[in-house]
Amino acid sequence: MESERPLYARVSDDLRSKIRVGAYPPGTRLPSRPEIRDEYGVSDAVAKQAIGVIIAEGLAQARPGSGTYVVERPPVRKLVRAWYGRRGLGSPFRASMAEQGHRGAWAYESERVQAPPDVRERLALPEPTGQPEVLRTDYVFTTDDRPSMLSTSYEPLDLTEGTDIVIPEEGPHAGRGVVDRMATIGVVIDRWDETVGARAGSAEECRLLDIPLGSVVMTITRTYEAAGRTVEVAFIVLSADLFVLGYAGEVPRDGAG
Amino acid sequence: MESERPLYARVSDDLRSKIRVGAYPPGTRLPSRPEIRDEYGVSDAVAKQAIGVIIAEGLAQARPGSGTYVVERPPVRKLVRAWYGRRGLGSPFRASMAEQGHRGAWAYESERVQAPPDVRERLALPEPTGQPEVLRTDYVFTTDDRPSMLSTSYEPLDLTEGTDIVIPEEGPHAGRGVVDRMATIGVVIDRWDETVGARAGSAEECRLLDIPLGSVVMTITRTYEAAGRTVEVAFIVLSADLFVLGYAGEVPRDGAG
DNA sequence: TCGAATTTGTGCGTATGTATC
DNA sequence: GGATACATACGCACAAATTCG
Repeated sequence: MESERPLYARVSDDLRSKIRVGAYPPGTRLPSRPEIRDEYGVSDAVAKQAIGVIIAEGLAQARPGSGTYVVERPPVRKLVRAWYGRRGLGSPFRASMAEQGHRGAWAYESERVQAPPDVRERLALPEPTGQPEVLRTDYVFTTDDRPSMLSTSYEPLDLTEGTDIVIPEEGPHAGRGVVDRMATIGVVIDRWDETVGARAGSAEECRLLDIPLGSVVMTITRTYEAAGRTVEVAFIVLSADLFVLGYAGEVPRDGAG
Repeated sequence: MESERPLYARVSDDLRSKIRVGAYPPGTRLPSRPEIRDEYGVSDAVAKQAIGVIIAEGLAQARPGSGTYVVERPPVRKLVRAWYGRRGLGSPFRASMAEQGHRGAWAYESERVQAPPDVRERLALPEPTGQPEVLRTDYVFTTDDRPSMLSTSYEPLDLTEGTDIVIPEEGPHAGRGVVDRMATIGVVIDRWDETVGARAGSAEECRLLDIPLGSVVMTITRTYEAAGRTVEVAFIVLSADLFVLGYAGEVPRDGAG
């Protein structure tokens, strides 16, 4: 004997499939709780629970006093993070956006600070001295005037202090990306490393990104190396609804490595 | 007047903070619904809703007849997807797991099928003939005996039919990864491409991965190319709680590209 | 501008089924 | 078998937000 699927699940299954096939297109209102009660012949609690499942799956959003609406999914944009034989890592966001015909812009705030422990470790900084050792820059990137990506970057001041690139977004080389900027002071970045994760966004992140509470975000921890030394760390957060990340490369020949 | 936080939310807030500070360590049982009723002086419905919030956040899991238990968070594992100057792409899962001292295993099921539209496009297949054109293989990978990753791969039969690698996990080259297997029939894979996204897992995915409903998953769409032709497509799903993905490479010299 | 109707959010009480211990 | 605990389900009530005449 197969166990019967719960009543609320059968209702939510029906709603879900109707959304998928387009019977309830994006932006339209789902049946209200009383309507579901009548249409399916179920109790108010079951109607509520069924809608709750749909909302939890991110297929719809409730607007108190108005109704529950099928979400309008903005088209996903591909953010190319790495590809072979081509120079683009210096500012992937700006390059990718421009390539896809979107207006990319950003706001920033730079500050000299002491490095938090995880940054200290990655940048291989010596024991804390009480003095600021890194320049932290917080970015909010926008695409077509909507916030799309957060980034916090750290650069060691012993490399950049006193040069005209110490503040990434000021001076003659503003907006050119880490790789190009560092090159102007003789620091040749030759390796990159990105660690990609995903989780539910924090309240603060969802607010800054202007996405619903609990939305899924992707996180990227990026480091740049020059001659074996890590010269930049960045913590990047972006909405998983708006972006996918692209990585590509060559498969090494058999003997290599 | 600030609006009062809902009753159930105050209860779930309290439970959450107690979990975070270690008052309820991983593996311990949370108070039962009747206990919550008494301790907080709320109704059964509120107790149930509060626990539901905690479960939905993935902090606890319910075991009917026994109780609701704080989840034991396994440490996050890094899945290295690409790194420079080293051969590892053939079977990233198996290589990564072995390197970190975990037991990796997998179950599979292969079937000759007609290609779905998105696969047809990526593999550049001609118009459908009604005959099976691709071999689909569904994998469930396990790490230390727990399911950790799902993968569905498609390989065009016109390349592999009649060879001893037509079924990836059978024959003399079983378990050796796409790159190595294809090499034995003269197909030299020279490029890879991965598109990474994230979202809430579907009910089916969460069931197969044995993670709470609504857990965040990462998705990877991977393609392998040999001499300009895409010879494999794989759709990979893994729990974002269990894994991060690692990509690394060289920054091209200035003139390149 | 106001108020009535609608809709979601929250909350209470109760009952039955089923899994665990 | 009995006690406990969660899952499902019904019915009801009121508050808050929205909509619309």
